[in-house]
Amino acid sequence: MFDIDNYFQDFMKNEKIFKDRDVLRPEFVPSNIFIFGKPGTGKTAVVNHVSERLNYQCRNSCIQESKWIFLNCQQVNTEYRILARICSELDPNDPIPIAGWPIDVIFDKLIEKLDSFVEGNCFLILDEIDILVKNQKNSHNILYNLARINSKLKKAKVNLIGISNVVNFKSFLDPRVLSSLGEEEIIFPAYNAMELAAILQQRAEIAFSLNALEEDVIPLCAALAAKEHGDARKALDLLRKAGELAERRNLLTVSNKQVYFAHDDIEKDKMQEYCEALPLQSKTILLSIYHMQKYRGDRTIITGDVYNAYSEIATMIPGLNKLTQRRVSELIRELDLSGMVNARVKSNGRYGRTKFIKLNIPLEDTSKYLMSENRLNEYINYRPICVQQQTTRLQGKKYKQIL
DNA sequence: GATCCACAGGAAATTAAGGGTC
DNA sequence: GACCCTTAATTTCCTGTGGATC
Repeated sequence: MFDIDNYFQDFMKNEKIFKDRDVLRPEFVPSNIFIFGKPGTGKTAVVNHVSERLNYQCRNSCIQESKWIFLNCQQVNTEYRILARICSELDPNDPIPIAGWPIDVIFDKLIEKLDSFVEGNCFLILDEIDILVKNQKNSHNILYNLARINSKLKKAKVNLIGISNVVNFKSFLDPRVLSSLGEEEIIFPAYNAMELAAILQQRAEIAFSLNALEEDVIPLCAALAAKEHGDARKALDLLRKAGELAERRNLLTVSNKQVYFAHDDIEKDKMQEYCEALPLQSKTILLSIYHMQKYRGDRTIITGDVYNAYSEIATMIPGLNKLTQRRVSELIRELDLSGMVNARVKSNGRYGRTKFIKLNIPLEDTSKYLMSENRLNEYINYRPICVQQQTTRLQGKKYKQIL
């Protein structure tokens, strides 16, 4: 098995092929790395572990420790915030305000702080870097500038480590960024059932009492997780949830039955959690789809129908501005991506091209989730006027009902 | 084959909010 | 206080789509 501590020690002892490999690079930069892999395959955990062990070995060998800065691009997701956060991590006594400064001023400040506070290498870990690239038009600027920042530094050296859940993430990158950033790449494959079982076994020995798990519980959790996603975090969640269910029912052992119950519960919990966290506008759109499906049964629901119902309800809710159809269409797409609704674009000939929408979760569950929003409570049983019409469109011309 | 419908969805513009400098 | 910065949400404008109908 690979031992990271031995690797570092051997590396320090052995005769080296390179005297100074940096000389062969433009601007003498250390390698930047991309790490790819599906969620829960241990990418972030490995980087954390390597950072700890590397600094431990540096301390033992009396070598200057490296500075490691971890940023999750889901939370720190703009050019300004990334630069500001790095500056604040380097010098907590002189934080950059959360807004107000021009980008170039913060970038100059960052260079100054890197040279003042970092003696050797500084590793910048951009976790979920794909989110930054997808959401920010000018994300290429910051990646390009960070990748080439070494040319402006006098003392410090910056190494970028990008971590992404999207394997084809590089295809979204500007070629200039790619050539500066994508020097080395490591791919983490999804765990298979045997690997997941080994991880679960290791954790279960610590988490559960002796003989608390029936023999086939861990293989079943591992098999379900491997079949669906290969995500170790989710496999551990499944095992924990199964244990909690057994505990709640005062059982002495966890059996397969609890694993299957836990599996169903996790799916429901996920939907409920997502629904409760939605902004009021999205909840109102979901409520409109709920009404259309409840009162129209199997008849097709299209964007125009949902917008009519939404418009009716939105004007009744105090403090809620009515959005445009363009925005509502976008929010329907987000609900589709979340799995709460199914919205497929289809052409209906001379009746136009639109989204055909239906709820992906049972009506009673949708109603339960929406009831948690006080401002929508009184509209759960409301019947929008537009659902009583036999025409698809109410505004402008009328057309026959799409079947 | 041309026309038509009801949007889809990309891109740019606008607005509001939070903060800075001078 | 005027003016500058950024971000996020939303609107406006526009072109594209694709299959039924003419």
